[in-house]
Amino acid sequence: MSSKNFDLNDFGDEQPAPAIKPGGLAARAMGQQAEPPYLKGLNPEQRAAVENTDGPLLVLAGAGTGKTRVLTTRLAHILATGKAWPGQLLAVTFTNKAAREMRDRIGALIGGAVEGMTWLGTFHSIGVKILRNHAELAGLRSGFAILDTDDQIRLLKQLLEAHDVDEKRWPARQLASLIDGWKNRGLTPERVPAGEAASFGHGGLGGKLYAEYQQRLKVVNAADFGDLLLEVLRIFQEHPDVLKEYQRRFKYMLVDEYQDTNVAQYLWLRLLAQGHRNICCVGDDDQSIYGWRGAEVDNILRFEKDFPGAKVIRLERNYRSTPQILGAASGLIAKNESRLGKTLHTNREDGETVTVRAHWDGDEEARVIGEDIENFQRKGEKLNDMAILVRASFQMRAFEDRFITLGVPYRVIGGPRFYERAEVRDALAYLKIVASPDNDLAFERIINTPKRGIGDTSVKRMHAIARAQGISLYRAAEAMSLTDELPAKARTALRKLIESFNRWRQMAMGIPHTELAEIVLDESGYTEMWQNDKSPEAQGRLDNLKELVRSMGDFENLAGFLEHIALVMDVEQSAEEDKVSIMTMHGAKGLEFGTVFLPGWEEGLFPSQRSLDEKGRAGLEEERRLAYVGITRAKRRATISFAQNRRVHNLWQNALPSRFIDELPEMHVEVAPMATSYGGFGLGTYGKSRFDDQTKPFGNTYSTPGWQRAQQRWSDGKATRSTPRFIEGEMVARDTDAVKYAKGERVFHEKFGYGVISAVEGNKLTIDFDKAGEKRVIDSFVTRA
DNA sequence: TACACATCCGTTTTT
DNA sequence: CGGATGTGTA
Repeated sequence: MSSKNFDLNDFGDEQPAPAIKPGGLAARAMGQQAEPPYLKGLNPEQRAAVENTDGPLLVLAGAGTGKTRVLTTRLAHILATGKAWPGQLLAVTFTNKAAREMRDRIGALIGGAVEGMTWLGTFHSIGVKILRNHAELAGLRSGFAILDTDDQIRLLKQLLEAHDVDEKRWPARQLASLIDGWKNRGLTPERVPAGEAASFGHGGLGGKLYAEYQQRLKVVNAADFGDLLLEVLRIFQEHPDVLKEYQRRFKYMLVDEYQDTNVAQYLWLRLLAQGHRNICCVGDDDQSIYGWRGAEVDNILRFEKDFPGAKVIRLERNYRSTPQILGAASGLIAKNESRLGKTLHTNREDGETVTVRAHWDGDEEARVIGEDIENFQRKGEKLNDMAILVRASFQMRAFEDRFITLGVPYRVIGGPRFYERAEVRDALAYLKIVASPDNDLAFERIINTPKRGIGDTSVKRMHAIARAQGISLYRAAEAMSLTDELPAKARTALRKLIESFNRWRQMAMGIPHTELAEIVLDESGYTEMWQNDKSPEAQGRLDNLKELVRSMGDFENLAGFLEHIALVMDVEQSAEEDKVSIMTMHGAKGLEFGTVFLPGWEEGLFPSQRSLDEKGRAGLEEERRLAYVGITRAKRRATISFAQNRRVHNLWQNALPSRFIDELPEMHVEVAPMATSYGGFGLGTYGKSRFDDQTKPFGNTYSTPGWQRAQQRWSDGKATRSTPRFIEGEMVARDTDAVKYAKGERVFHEKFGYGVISAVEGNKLTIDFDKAGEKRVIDSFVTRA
């Protein structure tokens, strides 16, 4: 334990802590009257959740009820009253982002003492920490590698190949999710029910492959994400002495997003909580939206049975949304049967009703939302405070396209993640081998990247040697680079590679790790490979490599950096510029925006057909919770919309409005007329129509001749896109002093790649892209090629 | 080995 | 349609 803990123990006597009045703390600890300042402003329920520190406690925190505040204040309170030192608190979150936020906020409350909170983190980061301390009990050595999903799949592919399993019929991905599922449920290979073990490949290999996979992991000294929980759980179960040690250590436990815990996590917590029994779980059964990846809502529904004598506190005062938004969301979620039941209320009285809007098709939906956004922006609202929340990521494109045309800055949250990009993973593989040569998966990844003439056959031979002699692939390669088992070309290349690694490893001692990274990327020919690549992404990849090296600078050494990225696959996005957010409803959990758009509420899309097919009523309820999460993200304004026609896989489909729309309580909802129908438009929510000069020759019923004609044409698949003419005068003037482009110039666009300008109108360019075809974009989105 | 062509498939996602 | 992945050919 660090000396920080002792500092904290002292505080209250003489050393003032930054945010908390030491006198108050001391007084509190001694049971006197003075009120610690951090309790100010909490409502009675919140306060109870903070002050009920001992014994099991479940806090049911509805959306927008100040959950994070309660969580952080509670931890601060435990520390401030001297009940525990920072190192004796276990605080678990699901995401790194949540962990970071909690750490920051506690830091703001109690100052430097957070430094001592070594056990605040995600389930996985805490799992690694424990597993590194007891690796040998799990058949690993302490420097074990952590595999990400990609590595996992590659390992499984090798196994499948060895068993002659047809990867077409039985994809490695599917096996991976099967195994993940078992791990989520806390099942080691021996414990997988026989019926399920027989569920994969010819002759029911599932269980067998799982067992072999686990063995392989030990051989290559690696753990996958599931193991970070499962192996720790196994250690706890099989080594009571170790379990006791942690039970003693963790005097107070706090779990965020309890509704998202899976069985393994639940068992893990329950074992630990048998020590001091001071476990506080915070969650909201109505926001459980991760059932499809193993979360068990049951954990939260069963809490009082699992922890006899548990207190339950409900936080039902909402500080986020208007009564209308809250009413709409509550009315909807009330249709769910399996829930603990909460009634959110607010003291606010102002607010617009939730708008429901019908659109002719998806393009119109995107167009109208784009216009709304421009209008709000003109009124002075920040784009950062607006979001479009979709059910599935393919829906994002329509909005991106539209915003590119309009020149509305946007950010997509949940795209391909930084550390998952191929070039970043390649670069990391090089560095990992410098740090630990025996990382077979990393070595295999780059042995022929860039191409150096070491083909599959050579690699297979190395594998054979490695296996036969029980050594790592790298060692086998090292040996073979000196014999004549390989063709001359491959052997020379291999020798050169091995020599390079030896050289780099020598250097690693003497130079900063960022410099080492640059040298490795340079000398390995990896950077050059991308420099010679002429695809539109190449430049971006080179930029990513630069960014990677830069981000390494934030860490003291290579090992620290590698450990960090193994667990944190994402890199934080800057929120500096003012941009509209486009993300999935899943990705939006825990966030809030002034204005929220919820497009695509159509049967089959939302609720998603697949959810319904696979999970039936439970699936529907989870979708409904997702809808609830979506609506409750909004502070002041929520607009739900659906399109009557949608192009799915390039086929036009006639869509029905989502059943969730019917379930919204009428009193909180206003149905806006179709923007394109005759009459009545413009009276919806915000002022005058912007579409006077373009209407469609049919109303919003399903039976007009126009509708039927249009439908007929669309089903024939030769419909013209219903994109309206752009209304010049309404364009927001932007980038007036931007660089001017001329017809015929070759330009680069970060989304569409390279293209040639075919027309210029003011700041709007029409560009014929090599890959993406013809698009209209604003010139500021483009650079000269 | 590299590129062209074919084929398949189309939720949600964290660690 | 479009991307990801795989097969086939030069």
